[in-house]
Amino acid sequence: MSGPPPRTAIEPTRAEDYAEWYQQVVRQADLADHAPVRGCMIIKPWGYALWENTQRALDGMFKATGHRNAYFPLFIPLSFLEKEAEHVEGFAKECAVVTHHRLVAGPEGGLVPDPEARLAEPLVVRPTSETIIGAAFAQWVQSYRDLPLLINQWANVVRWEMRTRLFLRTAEFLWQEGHTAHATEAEAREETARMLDVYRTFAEQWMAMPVVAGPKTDAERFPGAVETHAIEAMMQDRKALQAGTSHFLGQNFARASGIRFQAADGSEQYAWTTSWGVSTRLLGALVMTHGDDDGLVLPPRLAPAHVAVWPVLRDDADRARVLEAIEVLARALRATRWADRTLEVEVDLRDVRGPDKQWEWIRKGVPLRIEVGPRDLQSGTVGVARRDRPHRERLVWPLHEVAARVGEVLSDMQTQLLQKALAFRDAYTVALDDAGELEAFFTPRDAQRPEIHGGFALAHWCGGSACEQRAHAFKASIRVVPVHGIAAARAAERIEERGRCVFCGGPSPRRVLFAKAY
RNA sequence: CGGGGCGUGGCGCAGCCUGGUAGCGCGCACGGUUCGGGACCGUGAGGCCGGAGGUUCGAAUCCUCUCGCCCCGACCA
Repeated sequence: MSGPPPRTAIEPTRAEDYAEWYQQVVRQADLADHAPVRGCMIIKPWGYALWENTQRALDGMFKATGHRNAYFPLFIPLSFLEKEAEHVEGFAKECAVVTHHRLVAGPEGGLVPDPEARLAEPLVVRPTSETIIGAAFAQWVQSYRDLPLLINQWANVVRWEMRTRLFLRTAEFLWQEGHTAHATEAEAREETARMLDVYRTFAEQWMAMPVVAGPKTDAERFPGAVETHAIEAMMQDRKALQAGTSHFLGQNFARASGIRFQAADGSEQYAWTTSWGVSTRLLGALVMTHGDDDGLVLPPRLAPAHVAVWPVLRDDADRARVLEAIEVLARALRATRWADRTLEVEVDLRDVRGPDKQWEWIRKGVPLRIEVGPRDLQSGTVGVARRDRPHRERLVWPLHEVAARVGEVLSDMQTQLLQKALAFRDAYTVALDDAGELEAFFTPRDAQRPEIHGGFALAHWCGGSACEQRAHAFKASIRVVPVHGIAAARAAERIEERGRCVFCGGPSPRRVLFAKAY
């Protein structure tokens, strides 16, 4: 056992340079490109198909929980944003603002905004829509009989971020934002929890991505919210990624927007509202949860195509027979249902060498690869390659049984990916009992070129913001006060035990989750 | 927004210090040999050297400004 390490399709590898590996996977899997505009991206068909599948799954879950889609304007009057004090403060620093409605020839050529066409009130390109949807809700809601109001919109938003990364943090991104109004606090809190649970289910069942779900600390709250809940996932560099949020907004936005209703007893009351969202950031999470040194690895339920098939053609004599066999195979696969959908098949007939096709589909993460050549027709069998197995490994199946067998394998892959990600997270989740241990856990050996280190640390915290801040010294923060999803970790049983704050020694009712975060 | 790095054919890079109008590998096109495999040989296409000013007889190379990307930090629903 010696010699050079096997060549990988992605260079550098995760261990060599995780950040660069991520960039390379996004590009080589053909998910997205940088756009000519700073911080913006072009989502390419393979990446956009992932988003469409995400939308389809989530949209179904939103509908199933009683929500309806609507669409609100991209532009928000500046005065709307000013209505909720904390909200303004949270978003003012990163707003794109529209001030003119016409261009004219400039003094030195080109076009400039026409000074005569300045808007009376500047419009903000929505960073989120609480305020403008709140204004609509105020009109829609009169009586308790109008509640609950359960609305979702699929939209783009703009946040002028200082530092951007494809999918993870872009200036413009795609998302869904749910906005609901309720007659009682309890109902709104229930909604907040319900939608967080929808996100958790989606992450686990569709993305095969284990998440920890629970409330954020005050410091990490959405501007204007009473309480923010989130799902957090561990990426392969062991950092936490916030993958979805659900906010209990109390009556803050109802007061700001005047969402009032007459209750059954005749009294006038402010509604209780919530908002919740996930974005194209999920695709970044997908890359960093399952990707390997050969590129993307897609969970079958979200994959734009479940199977890639291509012919091995040696001479013209075989050609017609092989292509015919592929045609038959593809037809059978496309008639097969799996996970509530018919299978998507990419038949790759491009005039490209077999190995090149193979590696392209590996990089793109397609779950199953099948090559069909003359020899297969002779034997009546084909080799089926799983993306989650070494690239030379093959399942050998009778050709006519492929369609009948793929479902089982796809289901197995879906399960295995979740199990593998869960095992990874558990392996790097620890319970720690003093500040020194915590700091050591989050400190790389090589400060110059930090290796992959750290993970999730469950530690006691008194609840004070000063102590919370102490973790910032070694770049960790409290991600979530765990409620759900960490049950499998060896350290899990220690979450609910009482203890002493690792920083000040004050009493702590339970452990919280510390991690470095995206 | 502060510190650092980088922008040269589709991708990865060399050339820049010591100015003289562009080179390598991969990819691409064509021909041939191979052929269940990340092949090989030959021929060829493709670059206003991120952009704008400036210095100079002459700028990818020097100076100024600007745009973008990456890393670290601050910030981040």
